[in-house]
Amino acid sequence: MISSNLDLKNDKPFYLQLAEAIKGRITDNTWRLGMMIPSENELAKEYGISVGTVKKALGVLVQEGVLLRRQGKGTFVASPDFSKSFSRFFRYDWKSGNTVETPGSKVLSIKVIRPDDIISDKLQIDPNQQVFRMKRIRTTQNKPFVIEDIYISCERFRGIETLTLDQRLLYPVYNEKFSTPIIWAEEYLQPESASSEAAEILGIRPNNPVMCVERIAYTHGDLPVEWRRSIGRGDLFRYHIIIR
Amino acid sequence: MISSNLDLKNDKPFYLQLAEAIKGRITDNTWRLGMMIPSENELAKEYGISVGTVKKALGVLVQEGVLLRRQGKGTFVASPDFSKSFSRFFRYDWKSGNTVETPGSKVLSIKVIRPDDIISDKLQIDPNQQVFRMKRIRTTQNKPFVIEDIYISCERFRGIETLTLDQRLLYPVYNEKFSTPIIWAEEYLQPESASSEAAEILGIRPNNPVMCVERIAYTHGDLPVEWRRSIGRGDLFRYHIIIR
DNA sequence: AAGTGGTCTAGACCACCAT
DNA sequence: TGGTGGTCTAGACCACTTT
Repeated sequence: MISSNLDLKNDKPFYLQLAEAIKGRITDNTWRLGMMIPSENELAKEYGISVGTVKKALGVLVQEGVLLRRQGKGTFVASPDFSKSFSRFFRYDWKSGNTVETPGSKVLSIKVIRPDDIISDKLQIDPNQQVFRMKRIRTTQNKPFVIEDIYISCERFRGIETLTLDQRLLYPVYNEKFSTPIIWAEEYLQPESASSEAAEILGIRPNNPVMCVERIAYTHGDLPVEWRRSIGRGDLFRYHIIIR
Repeated sequence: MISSNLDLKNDKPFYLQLAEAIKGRITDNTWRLGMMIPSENELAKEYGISVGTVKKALGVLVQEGVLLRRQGKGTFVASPDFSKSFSRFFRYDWKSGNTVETPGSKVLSIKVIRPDDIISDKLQIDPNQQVFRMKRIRTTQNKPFVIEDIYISCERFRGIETLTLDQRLLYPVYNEKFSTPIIWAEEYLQPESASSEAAEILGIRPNNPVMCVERIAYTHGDLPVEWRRSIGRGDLFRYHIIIR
C-alpha cells in the first residue's frame, strides 16, 4: 500500500490532513461519486493513526457534504443532488396543492464563442480558450417560466453539443459524461424588468417583473465550471432562504 | 448542584441530551448571550459523563452557531450579529470601491393594530392580541433604498414606541431592551414592480423593478417574534447566497 | 458471524490565556 | 502556574447490515 503518510512537521492536525488527503483522492477520481471508501479501521492502519482520529476526519467531511456514512454499511462519496435545491426556489406549491414537478427543459441553441472578460474571469479560464454558450428554456406545464444562458468550457465539455440535452438536467450530464460533479454553487439575485424578447418567450408583458439569477457552479477543488444567467417569471418565482 | 441528570432509558445519546440541556439553559436565560458557560471538566462532573462526550456535545452546538469556544479562555454563548448578514445582501460594492456602510434608518410611524390572519399566524400569536406595526425607511447616502413594514407583539415589546429608534438597528434593541435576541431568520424573495407610493419614496418610477423580501425572525426556542416585509430598489439590490 | 459505523470512556499531552 | 479548550490514543460496547 503506497500510503501518502501524514506529516508530523505540518502544523495541521492529523484529522485535517487526512480530510484533505481523502478530498484529494476524490478530486483525482480515485474514489468516485457514490463509491464506498475504505473503512475506519483500514484508514487508521494505512495512515498509522488511531480510529478516533479517523472518525473525526470523516465527521468533518460529512459536515461538508463530501461523504455519507451508513451504520453497518460503510462510508461513501456523496452525490450532491442539485435538482432538489434548484426546485426549492420555485413556488411550485403556490396557491395549489400540486405535487412537486421537475421542470421541463429545451435547448434553443449551442454555439462556440470566445468568452468575454466577465465569463473568462468567472470560469477562471484563459480568454483565448473557447466556451460553449447554451440557450435554454425551462417549462412547467408546458409553459416557459425561465430563460437560461449557460457558459461552459469547450475543453472540459468537449462533445456535449452532440448529446441530447432536451428534458435532461445538466448536472447529472456533467457528472456522468464528463466526470465533473457539481459540488456547490453561489448565486446572485436581483429584480429586473422583462425585456421585450424575454417577455415574449415567457408569455408576459414587457417590463413585467422578472428575477435575474446569476450562478457560478463549482466542482471539486472549488473550480468553477459553469456560469449561468437565468431570467425567471416574477409571478412564478419565490426564493426561500434560511439565515443563521 | 441541582443537575438535571441524563436519561439512560432515553434512546438519544448522551451528547445530544447534553446539547439539548445546554440549549434549554440558554433559552430560559440561565446562561445569557456572550456569557461563559461551565468548563468541559465541570460539565462532565455535573452530568456524570466523560470529558470526550462533553466535547462532542459542545461541538454540535458550535456547529449550530449556539456556542463559541476559545482555546485557553472558555466556551461562550454566541451572539449572532445580524447587521452583518443583512448588509451582505446589498451590492454596496457595486461598481465602486466604497467602504462598507451601515444603512441609515428612519421610522415613519408606529401604530398599534389588530393583526390580520397572516400576521398572527406568522407570529404564532392569538389574533386578539395586539401588535405594533412600524413603517421604516432605510437610506444609503441619504437616499431611501428600502421601505420596511415591521410587525412585532405589543406584549413582548411593550414600551418600544417610546424609544428613539431612528438610526438604530432593531435587533440590538430587541436583545438589549427586551431580552429577545434574534437567533435566525427565514426570508422569501420575489421580484415585483414598484407601486406608485413605493416608487415615490424610493425615488424611482412606478413599475420599476423592486425586490420584495418577507422575513420571519426567530428568537430562542424557534419562536417567531418579528415579521417584516421589505421593498428594495431593484437597481441597488443584489442578494448573494451559497448553495451546498 | 463478521464487518461496518455510532457511542463512550479514561486517560495523555499540547497550545493558549490569565494571573 | 493553573485553568481552559484542542488533539490523540487504545481500547470497550452497541446497533446495524450483509453473508
